[in-house]
Formats: sequence, C-alpha cells, structure tokens
Amino acid sequence: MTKPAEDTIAVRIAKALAERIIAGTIEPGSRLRQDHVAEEFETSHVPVREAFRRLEAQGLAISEPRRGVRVASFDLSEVKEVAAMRAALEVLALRHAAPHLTAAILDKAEQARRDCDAATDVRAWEEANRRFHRTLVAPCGMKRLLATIDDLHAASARFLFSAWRSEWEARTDHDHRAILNALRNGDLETAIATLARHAQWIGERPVRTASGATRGAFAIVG
Amino acid sequence: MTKPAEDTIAVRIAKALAERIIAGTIEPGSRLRQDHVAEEFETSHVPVREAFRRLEAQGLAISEPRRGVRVASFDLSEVKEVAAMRAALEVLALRHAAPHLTAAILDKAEQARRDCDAATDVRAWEEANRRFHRTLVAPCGMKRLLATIDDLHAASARFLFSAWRSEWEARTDHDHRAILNALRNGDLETAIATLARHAQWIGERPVRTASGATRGAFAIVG
DNA sequence: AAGATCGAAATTATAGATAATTTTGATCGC
DNA sequence: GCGATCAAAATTATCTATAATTTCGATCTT
Repeated sequence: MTKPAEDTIAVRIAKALAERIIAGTIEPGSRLRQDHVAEEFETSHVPVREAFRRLEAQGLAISEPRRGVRVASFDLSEVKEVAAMRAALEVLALRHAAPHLTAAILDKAEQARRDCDAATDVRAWEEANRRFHRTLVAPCGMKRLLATIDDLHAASARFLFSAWRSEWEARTDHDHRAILNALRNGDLETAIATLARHAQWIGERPVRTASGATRGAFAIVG
Repeated sequence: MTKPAEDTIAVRIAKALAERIIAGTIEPGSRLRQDHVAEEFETSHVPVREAFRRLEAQGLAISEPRRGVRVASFDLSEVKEVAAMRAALEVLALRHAAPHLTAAILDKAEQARRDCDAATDVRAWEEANRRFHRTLVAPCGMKRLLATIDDLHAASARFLFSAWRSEWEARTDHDHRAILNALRNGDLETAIATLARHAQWIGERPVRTASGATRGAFAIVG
C-alpha cells in the first residue's frame, strides 16, 4: 500500500508535512526533528532535510542553522501581509488572464462559487474558495506568478484553519458573485477592484486557547 | 580566502551557484551535476542537493526527478512576468514603507541614485539600482514580501547580465529622481505611479550569439 | 552490401541508507 | 553562579541501489 510514488521521497514528505502544518495538526513553533520524521516515513534523514528546505521556501517552516527546523509561527501582521500580497498578485494575474477567459472557464468558476456558498465546514469552504480564485487567474499562464500565489493560498489556509478549527456557518459570498458578473459583462476594472478589496477581507473570531483564555483569532476569508 | 562561513555548507554552495547563474557564468539549460559540484566545493553530495532545492525555490534552477537539475532558461515572456510582479509588489511595499520613510533613508536612496547614474559597467549599475529600490521598500518591514522582491531582483539581474554582458553607457535615470522628489514632497501617489511604470521598463539590445547571428535580447532596466 | 533502426548491455548520475563528526543545550559539581 | 562534562540532535561523509543515458551490436530493409 506504499504510494505509487511518482514523486521523489523528499517531495512526498514535504507535501505530507505541509498538509499537517496547514491543517494545524503540528503547532506553530514546534520543532521538526529530522530523525523523528525520518523514522515515521521509514526513510533516512537525507530526503527529510530536502523536504525541510522546500517547506522553508514556502514560508511554512523556519530553519536556524545547526539548531534545527521549526514550524513557522505567525501573527496578525503576517496575516495582513499575506492578504495584501495576494490581493496585489491576484489582481495582476486576473488582468493578464482576462483576455483568455472563456465561457467554459467562467462556468467552472461559477461551480466553485456555488460549492463555496454551500460549504458546511471550513475545509470544504477553503477548497472551493481556492478553486474559485485559481480558476480565474490560471489562464494568465504565468508560472512564476501562479506558484507564488499558490504559496500565499497555503499560508491563508493555515491562518484560516488556525482560527476556524471547526464550526462554520454557510454564507453567501457576494464578492464572488460580483466578480463573476463583472467578468461576464466584460467589465474587467470592476472585477479587479472587487477582487482587490475581497482578497484583503480579514475576519476575526474569538478562540479559546489551551489555557482556557479567549483571544481574537484573525484569518483571511476571501 | 575560504569564507568564514557562519552559514551552513549548503547555504554557501547555494549562494555561490546563484551568483554564477545570475552572472551568466553557467549557461541557462546546462546541467548541474551534483558530484561535480560536490567535488569542487570539497564536500559530499548531501549539502549540494540541499543547495539545489534552494535554487529551485528561487527559480534559478529546475529539477526533474531522477534526471537531475539544470539552470533555468528564460524567454521574453518571463522577463515581462518578472517585471510585472516586481512592479506590483514594489508598489505594495512602497505604500507600506512610506509612513516609515525618514530623511536619512531618503538620503541613502539619493546616494544610491547617484551611484546608479555614475555607473560605468552593468554590474555596478545593477548593484546601485537594487540598492535604490531596496532602500525605499525595506522600511515596510514585511519579511515575506521583501524576500519575494529580492528573488525577483535576482531574476532581473540575470536577464540584465545576459543581455548586457559588457558595454554600458552611463545614463541619468529620470524616474529615480522623480520618485525621490515625489517622496520628499509627500506626494506618495505620484511616487507609486512612477515606480509602477518604472519597474516595467524593458530594454532591448541586439546581442551576437555564439553562432554569429544577431538576436534581440531583453532585460528589465528599471 | 550499406544504411538505418531497434534493443540490450555498460556506463554514468541521481536518490537514498548508513555511519561518523560537530555543535549545541543541559546537568552536575565546585 | 561559573565551568566542565555529557547527551541529544544537526550537519556532513561514505557507501549502496536504482534509474537514465549512451554505446555498441544485431537485425531488417532497401
């Protein structure tokens, strides 16, 4: 039952760890010890180290030379930073994608929008929301830009899951609808202006910490 | 003359290789063979592989599993892509840096601007130009954003050195001056609008290829 | 028979496992 | 407290296996 593994082991480990970090299974700030990970994945630590470098590049982990790797922690200022970067880059991507948008693509986005509004848990919402944004910007065909946006979405998801570990109430996202409408009408500037605001929408939510106290948790919900 | 090396060996190798790739010492598309590199740096292949992962993340190399790593090649469309991303992100950074700009910082930028105009070779110009931009956006204090911009500058430099291997004529950059003036006058919007245009300025230059033919080479010169 | 094409063996390089070496952090004794 | 000793964990080296490329030869076609 070992995965077919078209990927290299290092890539597999990186993906698995990224998923856990995003889901919040591993706490921010906690150490990633290479031989523990190696043991778990039944490999040596060589591929594990390579996986660490990859996570580091994505901003999911930070490495202190000779002292090990830990899961990156974050605060409100970083949530804002990621939101701002996402807004700037998605706007850019949409502007370049616009000439290549077809009815079929807009239909795919429409489906993602519906899934988003219908979502009853955070994970489903996040997946659909990411799909919505991805669908609209992917036709720009700019690989570096898209890769950077993907990394930012991973960070967004992490913030989101950290705040909304469970309990999600379905809500209609009017921005999504407005963006699609504008695009269908060929009104690119309205679509872009809406997206720029939308991606910077930061929600707040009270969260009970381990110690029982309540703090405000923030996440990008656009 | 071996570097004091506070860094780990992998980091040292990554920096050294990045420098060569940017300078064009290693041709785009050429293979990076791990034990050759290991031999040259007198280490094993393990830190070399980690260095490769880092170069990959910066977009300077691409890795095909089980087939090795090669220096990333690029074309006009990627030059445009990097220019557009730089414009978008530097504008964002400048907007957040503006409230923290002091007279001392603007003086540092002024010095960089002068060095830029006085530069008689590409390398000197690139260094001063990068310093100019860095000085203005750094006060935003957004680490992820600044790291991404740095990577884009590395790519820019690579395009530039590829086109202007030698021969550089000093020229006065009016945009730099305009940006600084606007900032001194507190006219942020003008500064930002100028920067947005400026960072997307792509120069063309005929270049003699190895086969003797002449092709157009493009690079970001802002 | 000459040329081309396909396939198998040999070579080369990458990926991973195991082993050795530092470096850092902590504990115990003074 | 301060310093030395010890243990744990990171970094790097060496070694092995597996995948990819190249070479060389055989066979088939013209």
